[in-house]
Amino acid sequence: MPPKRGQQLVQSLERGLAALEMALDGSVRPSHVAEALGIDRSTAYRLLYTLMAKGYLLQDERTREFTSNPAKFFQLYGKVATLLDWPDVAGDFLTKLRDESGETANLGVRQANNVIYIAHKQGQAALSVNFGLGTSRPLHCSALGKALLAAQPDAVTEEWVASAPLTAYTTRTITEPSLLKRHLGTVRADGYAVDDEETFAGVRCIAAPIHDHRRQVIAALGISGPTTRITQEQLPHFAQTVMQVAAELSAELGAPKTDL
Amino acid sequence: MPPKRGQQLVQSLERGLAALEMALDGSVRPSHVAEALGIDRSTAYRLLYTLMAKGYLLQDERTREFTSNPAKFFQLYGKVATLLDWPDVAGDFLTKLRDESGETANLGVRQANNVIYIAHKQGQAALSVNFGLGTSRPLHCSALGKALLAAQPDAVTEEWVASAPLTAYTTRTITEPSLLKRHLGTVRADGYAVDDEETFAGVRCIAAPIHDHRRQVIAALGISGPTTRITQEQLPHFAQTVMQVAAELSAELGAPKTDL
DNA sequence: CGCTGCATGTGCGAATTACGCAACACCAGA
DNA sequence: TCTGGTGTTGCGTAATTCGCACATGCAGCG
Repeated sequence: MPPKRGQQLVQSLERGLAALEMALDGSVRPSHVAEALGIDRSTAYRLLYTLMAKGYLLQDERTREFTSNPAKFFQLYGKVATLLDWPDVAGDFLTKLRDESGETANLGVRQANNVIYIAHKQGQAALSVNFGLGTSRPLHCSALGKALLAAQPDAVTEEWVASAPLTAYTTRTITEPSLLKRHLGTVRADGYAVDDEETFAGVRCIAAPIHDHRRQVIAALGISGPTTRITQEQLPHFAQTVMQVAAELSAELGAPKTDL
Repeated sequence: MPPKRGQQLVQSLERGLAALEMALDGSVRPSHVAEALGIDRSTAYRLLYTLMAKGYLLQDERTREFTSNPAKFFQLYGKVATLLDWPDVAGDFLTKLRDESGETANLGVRQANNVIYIAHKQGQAALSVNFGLGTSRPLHCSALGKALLAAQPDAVTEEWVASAPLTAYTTRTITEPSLLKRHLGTVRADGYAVDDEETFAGVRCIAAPIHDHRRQVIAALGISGPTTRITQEQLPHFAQTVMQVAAELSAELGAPKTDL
């Protein structure tokens, strides 16, 4: 193994980013950040002040609290979104999937140990699932996440399963590494993943991977709905629909055809 | 150079954020960042590496280039957006404004010397204006920007007008501080702002401020269209529509009623 | 094929930079 | 008024970061 790569993290930048992310979860004050990061109040203040000077945070004149500056983040996101405008590219496919299934259609990508919902079309039924855009769910208990996990090489999956925190969210969440590994094997064989009330009781999700022109899995597409409509009997039928639309989206992105 | 004591800014964090923003405009390499920021390549590399370790950037395995990680920024934006979901809150009003005017409706907030477009509904005519979401325009030559500027106290406006760079984009852009100051006075008196081909030739925009429950101006709402449809004669009529919908949106946000 | 030019990535010593301490101003509540 | 807490700033120190130098890899070319 070549010499260790990555012992060269810049501490101030690390701490600054940590402070920034704290501020995104709500307003923060220097004393809070200092305690959370184990640093001095003055250091925390200077980090927050720098973030404010650069436009990432705002400071309330009266309470002195630092809060995130939504406009800045919209600007940042606007820049990266133009590079690959998922909502635009996938919008028609999400709509089609929603209309054919009658349920909320989601598109997500992986970010560390989570899947991030980057586009969706909400179902029109009175009772339909609504994940907020930009929110995240753990990989191991969401259909999108499992579809993404199953696409990896075996060795990577094995290592991840062994080291990831498999938190339980419902009684059905798979928390046993060996079980999850076998489960992901069947996901790969089937071509689709199911979240059977593993994140929220009463909600089933089905997802399939999206490939790009190099056959890399770059996202996952799926539907979410109440167990009363996505029943065990109809699950294979829904899965066919999901895989069909996923294949069409992959094709739109230039993926080579694969046999189902 | 002797150590600067006057600055409260954390240099490493400043540089790191600068490197991050460079990466948002396209893929960057250490040598590129080093040259732009006037620092050593190794320093630039460590900043980029730290940003990658924290999930903000990705590095291409082959080309070694650093690029932004869209998923991360979607996640960050998702967190701040939930605080006040503009597209959701304003969506209906934008649609109404678009339908009543027939032109593209925009919603923007201030970010430093720019206005950021955070929501819009594009007009359905064959020729209609399309500002990308998340893009920015200077305050002094956009209708949204002038509506935001005019809402400030006189002293703040005066200082800003004197110090801001009033870049000309067309021959009609107001670049003279004293003229702009007087112009903003009429904007405040009228209750709406007009961009009369000051940013793009052939495009007129009309905007009005949005107030929150504390009567603070937090955003601006407006329309943009070709001068062939938004004519000088019809301008007051369009302005009435814009102000009407802006007042409705303000009311939705809990603003106290004001007489037009 | 070796040479050259240019890039990324890393070890290391010097010293700039950021850190923590301490102090001050301010506020809220007792 | 006093007390405990917070935000904010000055300052000396030492830890952190920086830039230099070098190893390594790659692409073009004579």
